[in-house]
Amino acid sequence: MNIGELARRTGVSVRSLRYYEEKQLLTPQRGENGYRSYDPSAIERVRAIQFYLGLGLSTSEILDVVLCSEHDHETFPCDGTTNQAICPEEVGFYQDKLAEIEAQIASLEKARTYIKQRLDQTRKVASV
Amino acid sequence: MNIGELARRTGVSVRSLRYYEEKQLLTPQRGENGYRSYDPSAIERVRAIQFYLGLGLSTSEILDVVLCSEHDHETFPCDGTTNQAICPEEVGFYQDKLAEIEAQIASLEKARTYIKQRLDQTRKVASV
DNA sequence: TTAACTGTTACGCAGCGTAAAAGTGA
DNA sequence: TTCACTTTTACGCTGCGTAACAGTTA
Repeated sequence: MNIGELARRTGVSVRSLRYYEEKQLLTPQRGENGYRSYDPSAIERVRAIQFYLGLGLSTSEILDVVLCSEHDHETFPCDGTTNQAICPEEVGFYQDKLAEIEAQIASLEKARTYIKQRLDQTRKVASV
Repeated sequence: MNIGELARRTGVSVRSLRYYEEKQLLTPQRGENGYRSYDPSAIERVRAIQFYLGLGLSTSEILDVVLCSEHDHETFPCDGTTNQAICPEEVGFYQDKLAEIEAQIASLEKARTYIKQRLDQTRKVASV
């Protein structure tokens, strides 16, 4: 499978796929012509990458923690539908991530409250 | 007031102050030696910039919408403690921002839920 | 030949951190 | 002189978008 087809089948841009490769999240073979050649498993791999990026993990974190082949337990691929245990080394990491996420939520909720207030203020003024 | 003092008094880095100037959010005078010279009002101006950045506005949005001197109404400086009406032109903008923020919150809440589940799974496995 | 795909290289964005090389002021 | 402060210039980071220029393939 060439890069274009993988892009179509995952909905991820060609640019992103090359970027993931640069970050070593994907390691396609190369044909005689130099074209990247992906095997079908790359599809779920890409979906997993997207999923973890959506969780707020950076590419290097995905590489270090999630792909962690050295831990030798099947955490990857993961599309969010199957939940499985995290290896002990990752527990602290996920706890930190959780704290980060909750801090971000708190910050955004403050912003939301403030903007709502201003919009309300504006409505009052407009109706007077 | 030189840039270093403004940095100390606002808690904002010198680099950030220069960046705000590059983005035209600050326009200090220049001394004979070429040093930037800020008047005291710059302090609250910087605080306001930080506040709006915290709301998720970009520097250009802050310049366009918040500083909007062309609207000729006192929206700046604003530190979040004083609520005042938004001019009509800005209402749509803030509504969009609000929608953005709520989408981000929803996304982060999904991430939070997922991570919590995985941590829970791990606890179960560990206790079995 | 042409059109569609692929390759590499590289600049742009946002909000800075950080370092380099050089002038200024007490 | 030295030390702290200032200046400008510029590269790095993150996850790509978007060319540009060139080879490949149907």
